[in-house]
Amino acid sequence: MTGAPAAAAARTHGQIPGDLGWNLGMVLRGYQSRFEEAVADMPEGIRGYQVLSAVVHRDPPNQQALGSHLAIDRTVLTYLLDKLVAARLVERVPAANDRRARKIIPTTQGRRALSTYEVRVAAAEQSLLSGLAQEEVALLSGLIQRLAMEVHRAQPNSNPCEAMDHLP
Amino acid sequence: MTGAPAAAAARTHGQIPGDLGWNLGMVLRGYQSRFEEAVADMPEGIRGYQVLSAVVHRDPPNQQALGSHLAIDRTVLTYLLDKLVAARLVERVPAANDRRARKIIPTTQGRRALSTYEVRVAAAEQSLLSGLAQEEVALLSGLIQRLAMEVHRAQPNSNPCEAMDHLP
DNA sequence: ACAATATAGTCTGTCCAGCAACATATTTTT
DNA sequence: AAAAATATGTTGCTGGACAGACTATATTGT
Repeated sequence: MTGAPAAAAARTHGQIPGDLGWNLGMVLRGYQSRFEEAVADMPEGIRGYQVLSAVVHRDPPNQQALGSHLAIDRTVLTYLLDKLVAARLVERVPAANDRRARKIIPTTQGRRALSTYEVRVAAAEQSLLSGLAQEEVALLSGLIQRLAMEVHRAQPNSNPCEAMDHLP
Repeated sequence: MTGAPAAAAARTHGQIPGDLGWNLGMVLRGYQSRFEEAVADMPEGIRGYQVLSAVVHRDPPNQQALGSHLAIDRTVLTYLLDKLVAARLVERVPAANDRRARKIIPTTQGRRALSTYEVRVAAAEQSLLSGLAQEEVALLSGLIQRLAMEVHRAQPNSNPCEAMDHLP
């Protein structure tokens, strides 16, 4: 009788409150471990790949937009980019219309490396989702993306949405 | 023409490889921020809640099982439990059949506190999922849970599955 | 009984993300 | 022109996570 009077009321559909977080964390952990070994050769691993990918696919106008898109701290992004520049994957060039800012652009080598890694990353993602049927994967991806978009839009800080609403 | 020859092949259904990770991270971040403010009063915040919840709902036989279920390091779990014990939410008692081990049991106060927080956490979860329709929530929860179970089962280390396959 | 093993806890050191404060150069505002 | 704001980079600090070594205790195998 010490049991769960309010706890039972808190359960939505047989789930324990907090299980969603546990599940999310577990999935993310599984994802990250596969991701990590897929991009193990890459400078700075996952972060390095994400930065390079964002630079190529989103073409952010400056470091700030890049950092807030990936939720990476300014100071972290600095040495992250240092490594990528040292590896000749990206370059820092003065921004066209604002000479305070620097635009990060991929080198040819960087584009090539990204293409290679993308194959591996896609394989890693499929490996994670291999237990799901084709239509379930599409469903899950869609729902997660919708949620992610809402969260992203509701973020009080770090929200340069205007810079990333152009899909190729 | 510098574009994406292999990259296009890597895309499964119009997605950029790595986007799943970005989406997952974004969702988890939104979840955590809501979760955090829901259990702000709790000692050690999210971790504290998770430990207490696991203690009550999963009844792990020892600290190791508890720690590996939550993927919390031994050394971290030690001072985490210290705080919860100090707050009179749980107790360390010698395990019944193995007196090396200590079983973590909730106090009456701990059960009461958990019930209170569970209501808030459930509200936080619903807040995150408020943009989705009822059946979409159920669908998403189910898929994520299936994925989480697979990941959990495939974990090389920290896998005392035998200790947590008893659902009340 | 003895040795080997397992659990829990502590301590130490290391690593990295995150934050704040400051410096520099440049833009925008007044 | 002067002042405020912005973008980046640098430095130093802090907190948390994690790994390794070590102790104490208890269990299991021989």
